[in-house]
Amino acid sequence: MSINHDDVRAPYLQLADILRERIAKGEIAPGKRLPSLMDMEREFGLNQKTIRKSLAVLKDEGLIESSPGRGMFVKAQPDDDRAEDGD
Amino acid sequence: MSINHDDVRAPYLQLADILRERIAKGEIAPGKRLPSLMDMEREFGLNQKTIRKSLAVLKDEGLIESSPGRGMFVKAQPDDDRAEDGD
DNA sequence: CACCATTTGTTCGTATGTATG
DNA sequence: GCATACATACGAACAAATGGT
Repeated sequence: MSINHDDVRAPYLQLADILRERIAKGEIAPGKRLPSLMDMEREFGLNQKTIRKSLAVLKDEGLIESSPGRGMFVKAQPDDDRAEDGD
Repeated sequence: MSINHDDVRAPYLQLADILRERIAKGEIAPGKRLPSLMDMEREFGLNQKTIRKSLAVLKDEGLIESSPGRGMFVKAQPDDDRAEDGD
């Protein structure tokens, strides 16, 4: 998956989409850390600001949470029916 | 109990949690000495500074007190219901 | 007294990561 | 992309207090 700059959709929305899908698929499981901003800069060829904008969307959706100095983490989803009571 | 570096919670908060629980359970009774910084370094695999930060939290909460050259001690808790005022 | 081992206290630096401009 | 600020974690060194010999 990558960003298409010719797409109608803004890059930050495309990225939000990509990440949302990875989370939905469990590729990044709840409680796990997302790649760092620098990593995503490299991976998607986007500006840090653009990436932060994407993350803001996901944060707003309650999908992820940030832990200053540690990273961005996938929150346990309410409609996630695996391991509700622990692992 | 151990520290999970992939957790959203910062290690120093995890450690503070662990120690708080040990104290609450009476595993480290009031007046007793906590393990030394070096001991905790070994036990939890954390840097001495990180451990100090945890202890600073507990000190701030009034759970423990430090005695330079001697160690860290569990303070008698105000809400400790033994012989508070046994008439 | 001096010496040493142990333990806490303090300060310097380095690296990573988030937040903001 | 960069600069700044802040939070977190690790490393190393030195100081000061304590206790035992």
